[in-house]
Amino acid sequence: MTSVQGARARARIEITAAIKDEARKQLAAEGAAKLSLRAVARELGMVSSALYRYFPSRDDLLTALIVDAYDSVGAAAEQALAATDAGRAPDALARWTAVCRAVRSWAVAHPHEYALIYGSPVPGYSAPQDTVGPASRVGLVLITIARDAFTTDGIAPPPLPGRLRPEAERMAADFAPDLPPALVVALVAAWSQLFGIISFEVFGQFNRIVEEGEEFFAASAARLGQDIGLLSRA
Amino acid sequence: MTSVQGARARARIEITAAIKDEARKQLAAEGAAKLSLRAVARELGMVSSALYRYFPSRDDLLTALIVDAYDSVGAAAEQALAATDAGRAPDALARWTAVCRAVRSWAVAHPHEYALIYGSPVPGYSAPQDTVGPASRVGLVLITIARDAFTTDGIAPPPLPGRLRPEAERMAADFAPDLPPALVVALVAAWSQLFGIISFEVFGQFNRIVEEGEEFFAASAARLGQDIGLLSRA
DNA sequence: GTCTATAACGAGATAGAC
DNA sequence: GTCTATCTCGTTATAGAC
Repeated sequence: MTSVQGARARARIEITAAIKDEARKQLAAEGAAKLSLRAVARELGMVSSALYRYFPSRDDLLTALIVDAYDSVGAAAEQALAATDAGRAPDALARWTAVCRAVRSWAVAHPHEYALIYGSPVPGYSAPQDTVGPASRVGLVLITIARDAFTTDGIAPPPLPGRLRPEAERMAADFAPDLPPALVVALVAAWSQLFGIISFEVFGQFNRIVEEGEEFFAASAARLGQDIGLLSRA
Repeated sequence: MTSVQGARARARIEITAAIKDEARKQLAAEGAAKLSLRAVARELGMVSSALYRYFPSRDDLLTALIVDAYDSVGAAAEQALAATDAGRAPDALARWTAVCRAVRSWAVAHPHEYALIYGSPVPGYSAPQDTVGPASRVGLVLITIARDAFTTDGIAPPPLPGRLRPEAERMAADFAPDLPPALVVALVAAWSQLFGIISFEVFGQFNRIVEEGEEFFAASAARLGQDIGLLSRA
């Protein structure tokens, strides 16, 4: 009985994975807007209605791909931090740049999944609540690095313009009450700027402009880290 | 005869504009990937084959929309600079932030056209050479501001990592031989980071995180300007 | 209960004959 | 330019295999 259930569950997991793999192929070929359940089913030798046992609608399949992508890049960021920490206690700037480079490497290696989560929104699709957790994993890693640097080194955040103080205090209260509002604002800005560099590279805006993408990115990411106050070995 | 030709030419211009307007509506509703000549024709009460007199292919229509979008945001940037200079000679940082804010305002007001040029690439479409000129207008405005600040104030660019020197010299030689390579690299980085903040706002990544988008952006853009060495009134 | 297959719907795209 | 026949799509209802 358990073995039957186990076999069924295994089959279900395998088929679910096969559907997502095929959907990812189509993502690369046609884009998220044209992702088609029927085409996925056809390619898998199934009939379209059978897919509804696994994904109740096309949008749910899209959501699964989005969650997978966020989890994939989030795991890459978390692993990069863990790997950096695995040696001896590295300085804050080294942790920051290691994570940034891991995110860029993931993006370059998975451009279509990157476009799915950090590119133009898919018309007619609105992300459900399920995506919020996975979507915040990279940001949480960056917050962790800043928090550690603040509590151990007492890093000084950049100055905060007066007009932005209410917004800064709200942001800090919302998701990092233990950090100075100025640091939270700087962190959010650095976070978005980081993905600006990555998007320009992945989406081709750097064509004929930046050729050594990895070197250029590493230097820019290090500057971003310094700008929020992260220190290298004193 | 000239009047007939004039009328014909006028009609052609009007119809071309109507086609592009309708195509922009579809861009908003369905996204660039699903832009369809037939749907545009139907909405205009024309037959699809008639559209080919104005745009030889779907990709050519797409190219026209892309060129228009680049020209639109480029003109916004240029006008913002001219308007800032129209008063008394403003400082470099004021010129920079004025242009940045104009670009953001344009993006927020035209999210779908913004997505067309700065979002995920359209699958199967590759931009022809015609887009290169319009695409560089915003960048040229930023270069102008940096050049003026360098020649009049002699601003000091941020340090350049040694590994990046060959790339920096190539970049400077390519499109700003009169500027220090370190400044060119910093400028390109700031340029991409600028659009990182804008993309996060326009594409919804700031949902539930940044609420005062304009204030947040203005402060971040000012910091970007300072980071490349721009000075406010001494 | 879990799954797949058949058939159908309404909407839209596409190709070609005229 | 028009019309028509034939595709695709997402989705549902239904029936039967395991």
